[in-house]
Amino acid sequence: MAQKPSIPKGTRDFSPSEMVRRNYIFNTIKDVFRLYGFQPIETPAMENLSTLMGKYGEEGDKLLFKILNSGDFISKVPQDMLDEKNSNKLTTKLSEKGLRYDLTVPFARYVVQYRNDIAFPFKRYQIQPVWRADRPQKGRYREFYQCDVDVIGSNSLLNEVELVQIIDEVFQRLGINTTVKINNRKILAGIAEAIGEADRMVDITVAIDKLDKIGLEKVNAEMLDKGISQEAVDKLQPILKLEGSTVEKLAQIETVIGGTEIGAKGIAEMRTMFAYLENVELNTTVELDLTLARGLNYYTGAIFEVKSNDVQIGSICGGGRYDDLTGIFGMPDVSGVGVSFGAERIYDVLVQLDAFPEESLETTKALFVNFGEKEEAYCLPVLAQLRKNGVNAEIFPESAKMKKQMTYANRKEIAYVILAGDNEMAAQKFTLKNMETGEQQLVDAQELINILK
RNA sequence: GUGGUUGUAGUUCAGUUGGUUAGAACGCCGGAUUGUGGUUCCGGAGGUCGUGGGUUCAAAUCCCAUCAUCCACCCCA
Repeated sequence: MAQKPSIPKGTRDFSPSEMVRRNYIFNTIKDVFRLYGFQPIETPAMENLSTLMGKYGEEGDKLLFKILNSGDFISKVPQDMLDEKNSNKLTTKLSEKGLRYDLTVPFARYVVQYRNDIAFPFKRYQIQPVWRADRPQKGRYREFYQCDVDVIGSNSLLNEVELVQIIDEVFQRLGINTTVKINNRKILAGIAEAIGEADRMVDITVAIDKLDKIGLEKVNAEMLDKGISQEAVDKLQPILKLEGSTVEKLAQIETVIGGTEIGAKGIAEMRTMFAYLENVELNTTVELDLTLARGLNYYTGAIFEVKSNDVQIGSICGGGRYDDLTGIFGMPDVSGVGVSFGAERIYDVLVQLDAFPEESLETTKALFVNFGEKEEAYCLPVLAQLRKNGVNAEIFPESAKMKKQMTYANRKEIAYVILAGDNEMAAQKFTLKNMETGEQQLVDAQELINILK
C-alpha cells in the first residue's frame, strides 16, 4: 500500500452529500439573518497577530495558529534569543500573522478600520471558518465554521431580544428544540464584588460554571482551592442555591448584590430584557442561568448559550455583549452584541435527529444515456432546453455500457433517466424512466420538459 | 498541557497457549444480461499486519520506543 495521503489533525474534507447538507444549514441561517436586516461581510483568514493576541485570555493565545514569516526569518533573530530557547519570546520574531480564532475580533477590527464608511448601528453577519489549535475530540475541530451575527454601535437591549428571536427562528426552521440560557457579566461581577473578591471574578465564574457538572460541594472546594476566602464562599451559597421563576431569582440575587453599582445595573438589564421577551412569541425555552460564564473575556453584559434539548453535545450557539471591544483598536465607547452559530455541531445534531429535509438534498434531476454520436446530437438541444428551464440535467459524457450509465445514475440518486436510441429518434420521441418506480413512458421533447421542470 | 483507547484489505472488523499460504462481511472490478440501475448467481483484484527496534527456531500475536487515532479533562463552537 502506498503511503496514504492525509489532512492535518482536526480538519475535515466535505463530500458532495455533506456539502449539500451543510449548505442547507448555512442557507437557513443566512435567510433568517437577512430577514432581520443583517448584511454580509468577509475578512481574511489571517490577521496580524497584534490584533489577535490578548483578546481571548491566556488560554486563547495558546490556541492561536501562528503563521511563519516569509523569507530567511531566522537570520534576523539575535543569537542570544536563540540560545535562550524561549518559544514565547521567539514567536514575536518569527511570526507576525495568525489564523483567525473567531469572527468577532476581526469584525471589531473591521469596524474601527472602516468607521467612516459604516452607518451605525451596524448589523452584519459573517459565515467563515475559524481555526483553533485545540486538541480535537467529539464535536471539536481545529478548523470549523462560525456563523456570526452582531450589532455594533447600539446599547439598546432590544438588540439582545432580537438575537434571541433570531436564535428561535433559526432553530425552529432547522427543526431543533433548544433552550437558551442567559446570564449577565455585570451580575457575575456584582457577585464577586459583593462577596469581597472583586478581582477574582474569573476564578469564581469558572468554578460556578461547573455547578451542574460536579455539584455544589466540589465547586466550593475548587473556589477555596483557588484562594477564595471561606467567608466569601459562604456568602455565595444563597446564589448557588437559587430557585423559582426568573423574577424570583432576580429578586433573590438582588438581596445579595443590589448594593453594588455594577450588580444593580446587571439586574436592571436582565429585568428589562426578560420583560421584552415576555411580549415576544418564542418556541424555545429561555431561562436565566447564573452558572453560565463563557470563557471569552471581552463580554461585559448579557451572555447567551444555546443547547439542544434532544442531543447531548456542547453548546450549538453562544455569544453576548461586549462594551468596548473596539476600544482596543482605538475606537472607545462603542458597544456591540452578537451570537455565533456553530455549524458543525448543528450538523451533528441534525444527523442524530435525522432532521435533514429530503427536498434540501439537491442533485441532478435527469440524465441522458449516451448511445453514440448520432444520439448525442439528437439529445443535446433538449438537454440545453431542460437547463434553460432550470432543470439540473446532464448527459453521460461517453457511450459506455448501459449498465455502467444506469449504475452512475443510481449512485448519484438521479431521479430520471432519458433514453433516446434508434427507435426514439425515428419517432422524434424520448423514453423517460423514473428511477424510483422504474416506470417508463414515451414522450416528445416538449412533454419531457413539462414533466421535469 | 494531563490521563486513557485503538492501530490488520477501500470500509467495518475476526485472527485461539506465539506455529504452514493472515480471514469474513460490505464495497470495488468483470461476467450471467452487447437498450435498463437499486434484488439474485458466478468469478476476480486488493494486505510492507501503523513505523522502528528487541525476545524467539518461529511474532499480526510478547517487550520497548515512536507515530497516528479516538475519547475524557482543561477550555470551548
